[in-house]
Amino acid sequence: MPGLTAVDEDDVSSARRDGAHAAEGAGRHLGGAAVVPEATVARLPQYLRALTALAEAGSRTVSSEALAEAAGVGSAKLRKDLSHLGSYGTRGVGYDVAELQRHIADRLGQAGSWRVVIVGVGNLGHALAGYSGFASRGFTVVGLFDDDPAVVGQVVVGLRVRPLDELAEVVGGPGSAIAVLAVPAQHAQAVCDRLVAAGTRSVLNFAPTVLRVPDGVDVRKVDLASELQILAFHAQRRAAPAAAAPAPGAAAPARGATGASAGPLLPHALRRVEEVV
Amino acid sequence: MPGLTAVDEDDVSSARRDGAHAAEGAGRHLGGAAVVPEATVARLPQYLRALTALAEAGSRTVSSEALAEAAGVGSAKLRKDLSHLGSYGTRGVGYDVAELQRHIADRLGQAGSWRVVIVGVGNLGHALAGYSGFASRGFTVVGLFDDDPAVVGQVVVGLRVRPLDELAEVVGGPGSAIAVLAVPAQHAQAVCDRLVAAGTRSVLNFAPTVLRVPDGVDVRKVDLASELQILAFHAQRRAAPAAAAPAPGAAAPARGATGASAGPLLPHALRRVEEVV
DNA sequence: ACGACTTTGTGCGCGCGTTCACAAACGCCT
DNA sequence: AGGCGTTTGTGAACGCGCGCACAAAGTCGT
Repeated sequence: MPGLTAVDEDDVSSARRDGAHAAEGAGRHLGGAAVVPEATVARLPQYLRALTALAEAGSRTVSSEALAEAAGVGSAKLRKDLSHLGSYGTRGVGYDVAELQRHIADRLGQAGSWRVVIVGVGNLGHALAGYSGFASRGFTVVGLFDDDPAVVGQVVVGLRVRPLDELAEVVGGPGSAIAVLAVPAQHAQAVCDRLVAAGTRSVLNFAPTVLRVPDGVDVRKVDLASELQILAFHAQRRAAPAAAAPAPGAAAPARGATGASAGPLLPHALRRVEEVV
Repeated sequence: MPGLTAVDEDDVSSARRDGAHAAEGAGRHLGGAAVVPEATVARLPQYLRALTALAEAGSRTVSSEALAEAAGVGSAKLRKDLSHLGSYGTRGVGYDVAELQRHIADRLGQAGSWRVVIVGVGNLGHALAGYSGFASRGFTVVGLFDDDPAVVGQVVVGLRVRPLDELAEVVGGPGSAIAVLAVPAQHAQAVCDRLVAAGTRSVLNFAPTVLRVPDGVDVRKVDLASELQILAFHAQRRAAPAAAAPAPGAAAPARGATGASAGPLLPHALRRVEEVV
């Protein structure tokens, strides 16, 4: 496995990888498809992406070997994953690209475009609002929210930034939207509470904090700094095979003869500390 | 476990959850601390954050129970994790906050500030460059790179955006920097190859693509759209307990009587498709 | 100084996920 | 039509990580 990429690790996890999903009901097997392991669910998006690429390339069918190669996993793992969704392959031939693509997309709820609200519009939230990858995967940003008077009312990607009081108008109702949390860590829990109170059942949290939510609410965490720290751990491990705690690898000297960037690094004054996430 | 947050997922990945770390040498146990499980490594940043918060709150010592509560994990898991780093606790008392904080920080290489380069400065890359969470965790952005003539030369957070040709000047050398990949998916592999050629050993990839790297290079992936898709999977599962594939929950109608945002949703024209990541 | 209480560190069992290996199923060629 | 090669689907073994429960170890009170 060395030398290859993988899902979060997360692992994910890692991460995965360490999902906290409610593990709902037991394991009925009605219809044919039943409980899908969390680890498998985490890989479905990758399979779907690989299938989309194959479809655009003109492939009609794929073998598990080829699809696994494209998705960066082992073929056995892929077959077992797909077997949890049902038997959509033909022995001796492989999988029908379009059919499998449709089935996975259905499972991921990509059929009906999901509504997404972004809470916290500053730096990261702003970037996420303009992220084209969301729209191309069936997600529609229908609301931007923030309580900072400096950004409320501002139009970002065609949407007016609204105060958090108006959350219920968009989030509430039957088809509750998925919420993306991109607020400072200190306010993350409070804002999350308001989201849940407004009816949100799915939250993607970018704030480096542990969120407490009632049962039935699904939270996934994306921690940018942690990812870097995990990389740093392995990098340090590579650099220091023997000694206890020497120089990690980039102490103070040798910052490269760049020239232009030799000036002030990271002028913090531009943004208040911990402003966004 | 329902109703609680978790890593990554890690996930979890990761996630993972599902790290692709080279698993290097076997498991020597020199000095006292040996091989640290990947799942444990993924949690160290969370522990460190909790410890920092406790230190600022004035706590001198913490019990595993209290620290676990703050980090959102079980106390037994936390104790076992810490035991992999060595015995830094006192029975009957708990852990010395400052001491444990220092030890974990050392393990994560936070002692010497790590150099980070961001490749791909548009939308997301721009936001990451200004992300204050990096600096506060010991990471210093020392270079911004892009090959788009429209952004090269531009000054973003005090750093001039430079062409990819100058990568080796910053990345190369002994203390190789960590690279953050925020380029369009089509170019991710090519840019990654150039990074590796320049000496990069650690890459944080935001592009939704499988990266092939030689052994010894560590890659972690952050896939924003996938996270949303995983949430969508569970949300759909909640909404459709019986039927095969009905309406996921937000088909076409009822988009909420927002008013201001009823206009054009996500004006793609603002940015070319798949522009950033 | 000694006993009782508190908390760490860990040995053990369990369940999930991954991998191997193979039988069943399908197309194709003769 | 029938055999042959190919590929899926899955049973079983393996390994990792998690949680329980307890002994070791230290502190505090008397």
